[in-house]
Amino acid sequence: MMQESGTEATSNGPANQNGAASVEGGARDARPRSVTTPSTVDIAAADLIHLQQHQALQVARQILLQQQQQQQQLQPHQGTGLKSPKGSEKQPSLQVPVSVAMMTPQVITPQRMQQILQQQVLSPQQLQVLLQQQQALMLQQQQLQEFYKKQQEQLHLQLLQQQHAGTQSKEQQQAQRLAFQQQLMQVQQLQQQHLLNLQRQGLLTIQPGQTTLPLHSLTQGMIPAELQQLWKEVTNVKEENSSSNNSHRGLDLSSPQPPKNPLLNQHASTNGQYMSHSLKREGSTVDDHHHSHHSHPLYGHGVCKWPGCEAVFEDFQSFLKHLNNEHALDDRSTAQCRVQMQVVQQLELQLAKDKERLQAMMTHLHVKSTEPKPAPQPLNLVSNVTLSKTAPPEASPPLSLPQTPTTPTAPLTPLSQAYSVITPNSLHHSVGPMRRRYSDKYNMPISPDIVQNKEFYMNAEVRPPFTYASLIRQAILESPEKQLTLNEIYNWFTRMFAYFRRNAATWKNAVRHNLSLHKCFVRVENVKGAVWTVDELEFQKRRPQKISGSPALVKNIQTSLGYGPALSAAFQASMAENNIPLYTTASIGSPTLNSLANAIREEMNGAMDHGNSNGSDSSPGRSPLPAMHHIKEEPLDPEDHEGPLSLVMTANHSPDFGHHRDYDDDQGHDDML
DNA sequence: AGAGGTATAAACATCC
DNA sequence: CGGATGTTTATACCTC
Repeated sequence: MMQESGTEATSNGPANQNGAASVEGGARDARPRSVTTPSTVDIAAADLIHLQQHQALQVARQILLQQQQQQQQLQPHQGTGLKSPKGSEKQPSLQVPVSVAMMTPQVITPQRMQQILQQQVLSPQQLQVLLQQQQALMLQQQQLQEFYKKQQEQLHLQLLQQQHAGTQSKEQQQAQRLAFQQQLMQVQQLQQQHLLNLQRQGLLTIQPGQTTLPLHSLTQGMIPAELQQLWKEVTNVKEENSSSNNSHRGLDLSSPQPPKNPLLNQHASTNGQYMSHSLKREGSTVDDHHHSHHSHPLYGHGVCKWPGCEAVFEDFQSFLKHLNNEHALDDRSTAQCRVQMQVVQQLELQLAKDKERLQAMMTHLHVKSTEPKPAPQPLNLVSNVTLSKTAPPEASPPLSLPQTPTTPTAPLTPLSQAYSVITPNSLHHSVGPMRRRYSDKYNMPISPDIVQNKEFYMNAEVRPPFTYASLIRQAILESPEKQLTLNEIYNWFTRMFAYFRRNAATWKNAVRHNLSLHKCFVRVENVKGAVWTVDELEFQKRRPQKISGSPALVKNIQTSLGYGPALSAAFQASMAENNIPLYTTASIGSPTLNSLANAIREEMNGAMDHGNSNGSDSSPGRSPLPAMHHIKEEPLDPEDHEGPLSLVMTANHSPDFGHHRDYDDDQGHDDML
């Protein structure tokens, strides 16, 4: 408890070193969970829309950039102090922030938003500019909405075509699909970010306490229609605002919004009636009589959710009064509203960019598919190669690349899942020690994954999705003599993972703890002291049955392996191109092809398979990372490589890993991602 | 709800 | 004494 509370409290700064990173985008937490179903589209139209969007957004962008800069300035830079070996001394500042960052992906915290708002209010010039943009934005949003829809459809078509296309080789098809999938995911991600943002600002009803769930739901079930609805709502809000109709609930999303998807109202189900909210409200100012739970978008958990306002109210009526009195249509409210629009706009910009990219990709592929991205099989091979290259001299043996011998079944992670997973981590680069959800847990095959994504982990401060036990084992097995001193293990961690170059006190303590706790680690007295070795039998003993037993588990494992990093890498890359500083560039480094491939393959599987519903990772709070927990098993057969992945998996894995599955459990988990 | 796991923290014990 | 190592205990969260 203590730790947690502490960590959360400091949520503000993301990783120390990345002061800038924090700015990133708060959006990242959103994880797109569901893959929407696409249909058809025409590129030409889309292009036109793009141009229009760009023009409209140009001005806005500048403002946004300014905001970002301001935000960055505001953010505390905490130096990373790796040092402090002593647990007692650990610097709270360090750890806390980090952990927080991990947990709260969102870049823009309410507080930050407040700051921004305040700043905005004070700056008349900006307000003017914003006003001018308002109109353009409205149009733009509508266009975007349409465009998005079309894009989705188009993507879908493309995918379908590829699947059935007999002309292309399988590899090519797979590669293309992967690329598309990736792009699709990015687009979805953006959407989610947008939604999340809205939610944060209180534009969408979601109660704070339930944030996590709602988010999921949001992302999950989203379908074009729903998205449209959301967009409309947003648009309406703006319109109302601009028109300055009625003072009081200018921001109210009054547009009719039926409970439609579970996603929007997850809590609708819980609470009861979300739907009633807007319409009713509109009709009668105070008619909450019937619903005890006020479902006002700006009211949640007894707190006013107006940006910058956290007033608490006993009842809904009080809130309404407050809303009318404090947030009437005055300059301040208008300014705040505009700021909000800016936020939305920024997200839209990102979305637009990714959409363009997607289009370019599709266009290109349509014409000719030259170099397929990472071919499925190659992935593993490549990874291996990489390993050998980069790997330290000592490394070597079969161990290094253990793969799941078991079924190569393609991982079925739905896109959404993959996404979710990825986003948080990669984007966040939050490094602190945190406890994430180990969603899938069985990460047994760590080794392969580790190896494959070695470069990525070496450069990116992304927490590796493996348990300490797994990592320790890997370190020891990679050594020439299969034994290492504690210090050597530490060195391996820092050498292999950028993530472990920070918060040494925390993870070193964890390493020691794991060495002592797990029977599989045996301490041997040596000439020069004591060294640690691995008892494979013990290691494998852990929970053998699990994995081997259910195919689902196996799948999970596989999925868990690759994607986190990969996706993140891909994602980061895409984000990097955008102006928006989403992550700390430094950390990102260059993900290896492998990682990308992995990620992609994961994505593909998920997408292709069909996103499963699951979704709710529910990170209760802390972990942004979703869990990919359940990847449901799919009907896919390993052999079936419908998805590129399956091929890959099979190819590689077979060799080393028999054991993995078994033992991994213990490691099981990935802590993170 | 409970069991089995893992991550984090932290208190202690030992040894150098 | 202080730091590095190891052990243990406690707590929180996850997944099944």
